[in-house]
Amino acid sequence: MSENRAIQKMNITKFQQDLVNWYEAEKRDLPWRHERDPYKIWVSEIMLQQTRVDTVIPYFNRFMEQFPTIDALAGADEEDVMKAWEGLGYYSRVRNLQSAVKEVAESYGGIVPEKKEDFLSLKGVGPYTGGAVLSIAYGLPEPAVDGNVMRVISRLLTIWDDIAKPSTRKIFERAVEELMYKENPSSFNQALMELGAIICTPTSPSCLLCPVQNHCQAFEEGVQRELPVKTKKKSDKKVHMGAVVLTTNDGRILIEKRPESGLLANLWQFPNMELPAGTNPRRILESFIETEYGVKAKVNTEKATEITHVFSHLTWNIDVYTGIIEGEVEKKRSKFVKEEEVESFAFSVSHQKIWKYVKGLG
DNA sequence: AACTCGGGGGG
DNA sequence: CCCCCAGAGTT
Repeated sequence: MSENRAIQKMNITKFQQDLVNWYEAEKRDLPWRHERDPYKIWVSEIMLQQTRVDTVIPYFNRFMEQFPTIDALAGADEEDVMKAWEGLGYYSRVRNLQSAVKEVAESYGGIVPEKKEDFLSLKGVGPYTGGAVLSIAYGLPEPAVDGNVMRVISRLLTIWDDIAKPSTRKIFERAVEELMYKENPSSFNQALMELGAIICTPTSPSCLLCPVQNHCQAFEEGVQRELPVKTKKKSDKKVHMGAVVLTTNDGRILIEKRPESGLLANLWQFPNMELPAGTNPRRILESFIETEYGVKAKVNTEKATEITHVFSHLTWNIDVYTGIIEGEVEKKRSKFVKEEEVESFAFSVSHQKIWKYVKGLG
């Protein structure tokens, strides 16, 4: 094993000291670093999944004001929780989090379980989040391997395995276990991530400023820019969508709630559908409304605007229309709301864009 | 192992 | 334009 050879020639104690001393001196002042409450550490780690620190900070602060304890989140209205997560993406994270927090309240006496097997059994808690919370909140020597850590360790030990493959994470977990600073696992894990975020960055690492340059095999060989190895995923799909903002004659707006599973689950939106190629958008939207809601609608001839929204795995091109609906028949997952009420519901960003545009027309 | 699931910031 | 970010669940 090449990584073992690289570890063998390392002075692990010196590496730990150089890394943790740098971290303690240079670490960023982040809201969750003021907290010891395992619940708050946990929330921060869920928010930080696939999401940058700068994006998370305002969401974390608002979330902690609104749901400061496990009991507060466990007892909260799901609509309020979704609204607090609006715009942060990967919405299953917050539904799983609330579900897991309820489980902690009911089965663990409101105490975040310290036993690895118990904590990892909770919804939304995977290998990374499990290790992160157990090490940061409870000081346990568990690896917390995220994208930063794989990049840092791949360079430190010149590991050439493809980090895009799920099975590769275990290689890095074993390496981190060998390198673990058992006197302070919290600082050690956070230091690896901090180094990846600040110094050991993806395209142009600042090796000349790196506190562990002397320990880095990639720097010694001059191959730091070739690591980590990561195969790129295939290109995404493009979907042509039509959406319509329908107003009743007394000025109320039709909104609907998305299905409980799948893309943007449980978020609110304006009526919309995929437009098959070569169809007339307003005709198809009118018949869609009539079959879906049992009420006739008149969709304006002119397209109001077009909106492009890029997801990680597909792109929506949305033709946006406005129109009039002749009646208010509410179904299970739809509502007619006043204009000033629209923004109190949690919408996907694409439909926030739609509303912002249409509101500006009036 | 491959696919799904959001959104935004930086080079 | 591209990449990728304090990843997890499902199939």
